[in-house]
Amino acid sequence: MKPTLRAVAEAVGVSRSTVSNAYCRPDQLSAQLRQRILETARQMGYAGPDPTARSLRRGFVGAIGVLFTSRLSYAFTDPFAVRFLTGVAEAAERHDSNLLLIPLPDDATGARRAVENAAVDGFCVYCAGDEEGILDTIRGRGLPFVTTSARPRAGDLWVGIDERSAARSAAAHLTALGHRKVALLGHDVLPDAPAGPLLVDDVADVPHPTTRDRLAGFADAFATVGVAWPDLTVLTATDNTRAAGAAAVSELTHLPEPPTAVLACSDVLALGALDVLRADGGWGRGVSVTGFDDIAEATPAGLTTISQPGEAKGRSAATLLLDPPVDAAAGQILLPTTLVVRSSSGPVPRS
Amino acid sequence: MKPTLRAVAEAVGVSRSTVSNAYCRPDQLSAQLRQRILETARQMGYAGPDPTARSLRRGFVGAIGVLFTSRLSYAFTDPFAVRFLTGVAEAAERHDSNLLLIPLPDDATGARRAVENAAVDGFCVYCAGDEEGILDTIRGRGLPFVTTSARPRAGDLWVGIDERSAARSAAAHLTALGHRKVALLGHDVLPDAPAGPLLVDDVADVPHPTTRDRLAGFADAFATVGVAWPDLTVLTATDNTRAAGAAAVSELTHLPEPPTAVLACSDVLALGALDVLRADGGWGRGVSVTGFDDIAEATPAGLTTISQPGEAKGRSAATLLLDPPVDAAAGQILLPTTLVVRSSSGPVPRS
DNA sequence: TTGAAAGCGATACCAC
DNA sequence: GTGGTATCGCTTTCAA
Repeated sequence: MKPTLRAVAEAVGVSRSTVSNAYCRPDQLSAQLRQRILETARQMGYAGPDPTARSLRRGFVGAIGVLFTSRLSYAFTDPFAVRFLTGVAEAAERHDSNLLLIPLPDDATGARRAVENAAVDGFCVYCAGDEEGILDTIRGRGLPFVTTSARPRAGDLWVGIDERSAARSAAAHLTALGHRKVALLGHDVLPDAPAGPLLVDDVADVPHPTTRDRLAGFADAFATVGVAWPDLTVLTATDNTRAAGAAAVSELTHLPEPPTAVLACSDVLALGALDVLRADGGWGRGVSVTGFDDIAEATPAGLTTISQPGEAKGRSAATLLLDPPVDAAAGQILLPTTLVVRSSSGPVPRS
Repeated sequence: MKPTLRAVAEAVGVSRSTVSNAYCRPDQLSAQLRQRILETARQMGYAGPDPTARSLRRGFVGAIGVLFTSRLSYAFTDPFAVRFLTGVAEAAERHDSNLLLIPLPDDATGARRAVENAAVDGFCVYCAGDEEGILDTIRGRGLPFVTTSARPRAGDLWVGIDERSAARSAAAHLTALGHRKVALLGHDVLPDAPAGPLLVDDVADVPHPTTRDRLAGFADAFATVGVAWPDLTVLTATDNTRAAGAAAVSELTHLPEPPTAVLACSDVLALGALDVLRADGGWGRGVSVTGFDDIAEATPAGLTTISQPGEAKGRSAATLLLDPPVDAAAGQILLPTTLVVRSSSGPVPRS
């Protein structure tokens, strides 16, 4: 049985408060008595106040929760998520806060339970599927939170980018190069759809908010050159992974009239697309590809993409949470993005 | 003020136990009463039992802590650490446990406090500097832990590789290719040393256990061809980062008789070395480089390296912690490594 | 300076 | 099936 603070108090012959003070309020007792207490505690094998009990009493935990959709192990698979996490970690450290990584089960009930059971002081919601349901659960707990993906309600803490206009700029780059017949590639485009080409009547039908915004941005640019939504091929990948991107794009070869460019909703998917297209000696070679995020691998791969500040996003999110601005307007941070043109995009090949 | 379980009990007109049962022991009351309780709770805005209070009472938290040396944000910078973490996350998920990431401050006192204040059920110690001090603190708390780097005490949970013989195999590969004058590259080789060539009298002086073992393994192989320890150039990098590796290696150019090969203690450092050497048109081109870990970037870079199963390491570590084997012998898992030869290593250039 | 007492919010055993 | 009661381990006024 581990000794408790109480046991130490009895051993030394002082009250519990005094022992407590010895640990967290050294100025409340004589250095001498404090020494005696600490010494006895050590001899008894008392490791200091129990963190859980302390949290209960003090009313805060000293940790913030980062909520991830789908399996947590995926989080580390996506380099952009890792960058985001790096930023969060950095800010958390500065505020002496730990990071609790919380994977959200796919089912709504499981997700709610995960949120309800997490011992944290606040949540950082990274790309949640059922964002609204989750936010409601968090609100129910009365804890602060910051979101990154969905459009926030007024008053909510938020940090993000203008997904739609960023996507638009990537697409505009391609329309300027003459591309008209293109494929859009995202994951979770429609629930339960098999990988490959998809019929999507309306962008608004796409449930995942980030994917929806990016697809809408792509469509915006093509609309201005007369290519309307239904004429765009939409590909869906089963996951946001390189392999899934490759798998989805390989379906294109079956098409009678393959596109001249692929616009992906993430770099990971785009790199998967490049894997397939570059392996294809003929047709694939000429196809332009654009990504989104500008992860480290994008540079050596020569991937044209949208660059967004991943670490800063994470850092801002955690800072917002741990050190909330008094001014509500300062609670929503819009980060800049830039189009980075590399070798993966070029003019439509003459054939 | 958030409503408590007690308030709900009063509102419904039942005892606290009954409300508690409604949440965690549905079979202990009529479905009807349970419904009534849950409904009232929802109306009152009660989000369910407080996780902290529950943990205190139940005696366990539902989270394991992963301890990292130095700044937590570094953890995500090292691809091998990310792989390890992925494995840990995977196993934790399977056991319905969350992951608390804990950065260890550099000072011993801060590190101890971090360990003492973490609300977790056990620790996974990833590459700690003052490993022994930290393990003692953990033992003081009476919590289980698993280590990955240092040689474990009998009875301790451990998962790792044979660092020394793995390093030996990389070095043997180079001696077979005729290399005799080489540089060893590690980080934290000697405390407070500036980046660059270093005088190390004895491998045993290197404080960081993993670095020490790997350097010793390198030395082993060279000893068998008559190159004794003091004739090996030892380079130290300030961090385990690509940039630091590059910085350390660039010091080599100043040497009167530059080495024909660089043996790095990690892939990250090795890639940094390659950055410098490949940029150098003349001498650098012919220098062989080997790494350690076999991270994803090693493949495209053509880096010869030691491959170790990162995800499996993490997975085993977490599993050991969450589902301890009854048999003590099963508590120490030795993982296999292999030498992967790629283009970064070759015969000594004739000059 | 020190100590007594009142919780923090919940759970679990054991009678009823 | 339901409720009383003790307790988890600590912090924090407030009075002595």
